[in-house]
Parts: sequence; C-alpha cells; structure tokens
Amino acid sequence: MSAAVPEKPALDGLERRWIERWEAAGTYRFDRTAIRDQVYSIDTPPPTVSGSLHVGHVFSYTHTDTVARFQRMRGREVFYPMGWDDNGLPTERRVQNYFGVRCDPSLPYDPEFAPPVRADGQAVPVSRPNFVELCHRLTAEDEKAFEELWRFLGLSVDWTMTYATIDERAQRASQRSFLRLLGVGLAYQSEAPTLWDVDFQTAVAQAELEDREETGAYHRVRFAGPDGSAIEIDTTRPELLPACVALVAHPDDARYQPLFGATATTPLFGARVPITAHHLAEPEKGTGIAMICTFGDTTDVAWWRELGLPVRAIVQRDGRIQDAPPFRFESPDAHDHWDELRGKTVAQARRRIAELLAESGDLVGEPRPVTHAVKYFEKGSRPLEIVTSRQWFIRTLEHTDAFLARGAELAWHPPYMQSRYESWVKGLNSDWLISRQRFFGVPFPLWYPVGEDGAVDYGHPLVPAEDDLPVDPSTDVPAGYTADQRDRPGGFTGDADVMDTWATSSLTPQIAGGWEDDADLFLRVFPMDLRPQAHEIIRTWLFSTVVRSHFEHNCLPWTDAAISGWVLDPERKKMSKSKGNVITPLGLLEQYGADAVRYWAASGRPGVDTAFDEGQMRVGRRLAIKLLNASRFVLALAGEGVGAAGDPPELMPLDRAMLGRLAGLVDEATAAFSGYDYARALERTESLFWEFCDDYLELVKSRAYGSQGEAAAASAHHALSLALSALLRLFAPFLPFVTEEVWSWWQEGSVHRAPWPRADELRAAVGDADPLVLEAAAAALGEVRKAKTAARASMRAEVARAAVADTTPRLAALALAADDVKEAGRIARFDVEPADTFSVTVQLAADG
RNA sequence: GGGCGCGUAGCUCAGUGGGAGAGCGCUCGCUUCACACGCGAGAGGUCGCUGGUUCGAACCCAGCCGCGCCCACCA
Repeated sequence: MSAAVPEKPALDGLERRWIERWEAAGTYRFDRTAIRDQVYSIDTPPPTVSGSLHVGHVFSYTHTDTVARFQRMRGREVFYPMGWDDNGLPTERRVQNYFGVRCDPSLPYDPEFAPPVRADGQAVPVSRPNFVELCHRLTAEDEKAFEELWRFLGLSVDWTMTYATIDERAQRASQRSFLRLLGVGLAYQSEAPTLWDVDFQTAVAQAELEDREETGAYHRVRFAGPDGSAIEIDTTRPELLPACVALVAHPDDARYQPLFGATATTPLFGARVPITAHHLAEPEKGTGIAMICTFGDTTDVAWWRELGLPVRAIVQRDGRIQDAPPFRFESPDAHDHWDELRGKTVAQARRRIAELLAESGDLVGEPRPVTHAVKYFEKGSRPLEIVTSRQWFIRTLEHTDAFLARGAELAWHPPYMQSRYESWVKGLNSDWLISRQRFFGVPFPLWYPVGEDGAVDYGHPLVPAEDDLPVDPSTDVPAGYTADQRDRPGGFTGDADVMDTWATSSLTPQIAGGWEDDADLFLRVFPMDLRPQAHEIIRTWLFSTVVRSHFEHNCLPWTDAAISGWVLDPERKKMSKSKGNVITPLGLLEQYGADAVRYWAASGRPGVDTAFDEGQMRVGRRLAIKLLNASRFVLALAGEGVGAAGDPPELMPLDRAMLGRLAGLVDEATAAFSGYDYARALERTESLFWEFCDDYLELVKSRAYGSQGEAAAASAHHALSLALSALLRLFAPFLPFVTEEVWSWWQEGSVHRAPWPRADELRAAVGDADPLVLEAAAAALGEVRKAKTAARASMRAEVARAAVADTTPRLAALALAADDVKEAGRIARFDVEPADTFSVTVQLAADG
C-alpha cells in the first residue's frame, strides 16, 4: 500500500482534486432516511450575496464546518445546507449601481427591456417587475461566485440543499407564517408614527437603528408664558417649532409647577400650546422644560401618546418641510414665516429658522454647539425622521417574558453571549415592524377592498388560501375579483409593501428544513441542533428566529447557538467594507492553501474577536506540509505492518506510552469539540503532533528500521500506524484536504466519513501505558541534543558517553526505552545513576 | 448611564489556587538518510494598577485605569 505514497508530496492542487472527488462521491450528501436522533442539523447563516465575501466570512464559516465535520465523524448524519440572502436593500442598491437604473413602480413592465450599458449619468427608471428581474439576474451570478469560494475553502455543505431568501420556497414560508400570525392576531397593522429613512423612503425597525455621535447646537428659544413673561427652552431642532404641540417639565420641578395646566405661545407661529408635566422630562437637561413636537424623536412620540396631544406634522417622507401649514395660523406673520420654511430640507429649515428667531428676538444668545447621539438607519446616511404611516407589526412586547425564557433554554457558546440577547429583549420598546416600502422582497400576501367612494378599506384585508402561496398582490387577483377591478372603486388594491429581510431570514430553519413543503424532511431536521452566527446580529437574526419558532412551533428553533467573533485588522479595528480594510479571501486561499487559512480561522476561539494574521496562515501551511512528510515517513517505516492481517504484535513500553498520550488527547479533543471549542481541540492536537514528530519519531526511527530485531520493529510499526490513523482523523475537521490526501495513500474511503477516534478503543489496544517512559526518554534525548548544539555539532554527531542522573522511578521508566534513546542520540555508552534532580552528562566522541 | 468581554514575552495568543508557557519574530548552530516549505538550541516577561482572601494568587474578591462591544427616551 505504501506504493501509493508519492515521492515528493505537495499541497498544491489538493483543493481542486478533492473538491471534485467529494462531489463525485457525494461525501457530504445528506442521507434523508436518517431519523431525527441520528441527524445533526445546522441552520447555516445565508450570506448576503450582494456584498463580497471577506475574511470574516471565511473565519466564522470555517468554525461551523469544523463542528459539522466532527459531528459527521461522530456518526451523526449532518444536515448542512447553504442559503443565500439575496432579498432586500443591499441587493437593490447593488442593482442600482451595477446597471445604472432606479425602480419606478408606476411604470409598466417592459418585456423588451435591456439594462443600460453602465450609464454614468442619470439612472434609468424601470418598472418594478423589470427591476426585480435585474435583481434575480445579478444575485444568480453572485451566488455562483460564493459557492466556488465556499467549495475552495472546503466547507462540507451538501450543495444539493441550497435556498435563497427570495426564492419561491422562502416566499411561501414567509407568507404562510405571516398569514398564520395574522389569523391568531399576532400580526397587526397600525397607522402610527414610525422611524423613517428619508433617502430609502422606508420605515425602519428598532433592530436596524444605530446611534451616531453628531455635532448639533442647542438653540435657546423664548416662548411666551400665560402672563406674557418668557419661558425659555433649549432645542437642537428649532425647525420643528411649527410642529410644537406642548411644553413639558418634570412634575416635581418647582420652577415650572405653577405653570402646569396653563398655556404658552410659540414664537414666530403664535400657536397656543399647553404646559404639561411628565416624568420623562429631565430637570437637569437644558432649562428643564422642553417643547414637544410631532415628531422630533421617540421621546416626543411617548409624550404625544401618553399626554393625548394632537398631531402637527411638518416633515414629509422625502425629508422636506411640507407645503401645507400644520395648523391654522392666526397671524400674517406666521404665514410669512412658514413660506420661508416650506419645501426646504430639514437641515436648510434649521438654518433659516435660527435666523428668523434671531430677527424676531426670540433666540436667546448664540446657538451652543453640542455633541449628541442621533438615530440613523444602520445602512442610511441621513438622520431618521419620524413620520406617520400605516405599517405591519408582529407582537413582541407582550411576549418578552416568553422570549427571555427561550433565551435561557438555549445553550449559548460562549455562555456570556446570552446577556446580549437579554439586554435586547428587555430593552424592546416597540413591536416588530416588518413592512418596508421597498421593491425587492417578499410581498405581503394581501389585498384590500376599495369602496364605491374609492376609499381603501384597510380594516378588512383579503387573504389568499395557503395552497395558493406565494402570491404577488401586484399581479395576482384576490378570489371573487377580476383583474380589471384592480385599483377601481368597488374593486380591490394590492398591498404595496414588502417584508423586511429579517421577516424572511427569521424562518431559515423552516425554509431550509422544508417545513410544510417537505414535511418528511422537516421532521428529520427540526428543531435544529446549531445556529452559528455573529454577535452583532443577536438582536436581529437570532432574536427574530426565536420569535417565529416560538409562535409557530412553540419551541426553540435549535438547541445550541455558537456565536463567532469578528476579524480585526492589525490596528484592531473591525474589518468592514465601509472602512476599506477588507481583505478578499481568494488570494489568501491560493497563496497559503485552504487548509492553512482554515488553520488560522480555527485558532480563533468561539466568540472572541481575532486579529487577521497571515503569520498564522504560514504556520498552518507548515503544519499541513509537515503532515504530508511525517505521514510519508511513518508509512515508509511501518511498511507491511500497516493493516497487516493477524494478531497485533506485543507493544513495547515506549510505544504504549505514546499511544496512551494519544488516548488522552482524544479525550480532550472530543470534550472540547462537544462543547463547541474547536480551537482547543486543534491546539491540543497540533501540540501533540509536533511532539510526536520531534520526539517519538526520532526515538523509534532506527528500531522501526529493524535495529532491535523483528518483534521490536513490529511493535513500532503497529504503534506508528495506529497513531497516524488517529492523528489524521483528529486533524480532519481542520485540514480536510491534506488529511484526505494522506488517508487516500493507505486507507479506503474518505477520512471525513471515517469514525472519530475513540480513546477507549486505543486504551484497549495499548493495555497498561506508563507515560513516564516517553517523558523520560524525550527529556534525555533533549539533553543530548542540547549538548550537541552547544558544541556546534551536527545532530548526527556520535556521543562517546551519556550519563543520566534522575530519580529512581524515572530511571526505571527510562530503562524501558534505553535502546531507543541510545540509537536516537547515537550514544556509544549509556549510564544511569540515581539522583534527586534530573541531569545528563554528555561526552561527544573525539571526531564528532 | 447600565451591561458584557478583554488587558500574560516585540507580535498573535494558551494558561483559572502551588514549577510563567506556545507559535511567530529575533540570535546562534546544524547539508540530518520524512521534511532547508527543514532540524536543534538560546535570549526575551514587575502576568494593567492598588488593596484583600489564602500557608501560597496570572488565576478568587473589591476598587481603579485602559481598550472593545452591546444596550439605553439622545429636549
């Protein structure tokens, strides 16, 4: 069999070769006859295909793959699908830039449409169906590129099991789940103030917000009190003055207590607004009394709601001040002031109104610069406004206790990640907003009746049958209506919105697992075992998946969540596209080899941010090459001993000691992997492997060549082949290519379908093993090496005499491997003497 | 403001009550018959700071400093 071992083994080309063979052999194909208990199922994160893959992806997907491979070798049938996240804003944005188009839903579909040739000028308006076609076209290309890279990285995904978050299955699942939530009242629509991105022109959910520190300015503005005296308030948003509906101070604030219930008058616009009390008003902030506008921030919304105030909205959905006055002005001046503001952007209006207030004498002093946190859509570039709109929500607020209980039920790796989940759930302040005023997404499967007067009756949505899903309400027609009744009095109109991307992604276990489309599969894989994901999307993806599974199946979607850290650049900044510090993985894979890149990734412990380190990839490459060479050597030494029939030979003490250590390693690696600590499993395996090469192989070399007779050689051969077999399997989850290559030299089948090594079987084969034998022998050999190095001699230099002083038990252990030490150290005369401490006296032969 | 994590050799990181470690980098040596994509050896640290618990602390406790992240109604 050793005939199959190449003369000069090399890493180059291993990836291409084995990718092809694994595909042909179906090595990673999921066997769907397996029952749930035999299955290990993974809720793979679908990467956003419109972005490019970066080393962060390689990092975390490698972690998952090592776990998948471990579980497969442990005998579980691994359900490891791959999804593509292709719906939503990132794709829309990429399509707009790539093709130079913009979606105009009012246009009709043009079947002849061809995208412009990268028009650098104006974006070409296209209809929604044309736009969606372009989205599909581009994502199809992106998915191909992603799959190539994943295969090259060696992910043991079953590539016959892929899904996309915009595909028909995903749409059906999203719509079905939505309709069921609607049916039991867990989904509802509401016309209410919502956070709104004025560039994307869509509502935004709490989970998509981020705070950004901005410089603003406090403007101290003078209101007129009931008796005509001045009431001064501080505001960073003076442009909202016409939207002011009340003043508010803390109920305990003695300064303002006399004013509660009275009326103040706004400058410039002369609106009379009540002076109210509310506990959210902070006496220390500004002057202690604030103006409430509809709506400047979410506190305004709370005050407005709880104090029962009217609405005087002035900001339109495009971020400009509306044309119509927010209320009936009582003075010509107010009209003049309004004319100065309307049509302006919020920022323009802010500058202008500051001037107007200064002119009228109602601005006290100069505006004072201040840095404050402002809410943004995480993908947006202008501060969010709050506008009133009709949106769909899923009820989460009244179920937070249940969600917290689910979080406690879930096994988190690492455990402290649970606190992120809990702080999110406890901080929820609104139901989950799932509707988006966008184009490339899953449509709401709803129509609304249009009355004879042309008014849309949102209160009585028309729903399709589940069997008809998915539907597109913009082209499909509800039961009982005909197509020509669309948007006509007495007819119907389709819901124009699409679902938020998380409303679909939160169903990845159902989509990947088949749910009702493939109920047989679903029974075998759901609830799943593992959700691997990054920590920054605990509040979105993880939370929302728990919500959906809780409502739909009354259980957790998976038992375990493995949270990966980030990849940091050398300056310890998170690698991200916007920072421009992203490194693309393909070049790395080609330069160092997939196994080497995986080695670096798998060295990053679960949940811990890890520095990008090409040095670690070089180390990984060195390890892979060492595996090739050491394996070749072991197989050459073991020769016919490998896989020979008949009774195994009696093992010598040194061999037993080495195999005993190996059994200990198997225990450690198995325990680490079972607790999702792949990094520890790798570290321990690697460490033992180098010792195996540096000490054991050197010690046993000449005996294996036959220097001590046939029986002694047979023992070495047997131990070597047992060790190589176990080591290859321990490394297989990390270095799938090189281990498969070596395995193929002398074994049948794939190492990735071979059973994970078992410590009890090793121990049974070994019998009694005294670890001291290997320890003492390695220590003695180390001292001999040291002496040779000190003498600037070659390791081949002959030693005339070596005398080992050590404690009696260690000397006894050393005696059992004395011949091996003598031969490895090229020692002519080898003496021992009892002593309290270990030392070795070495005399090199005269001519070295 | 609240919470979580981190702080160990120049760098990347292991180490959770009793000898301060690994790899890389650096220095020196070795044509060694598996591997020069190699082998051997060496130098290098007040384990963030202060106090406490303990016979004994890198490790447990308290406080502080620094870094990062998450959350928070941000007038």
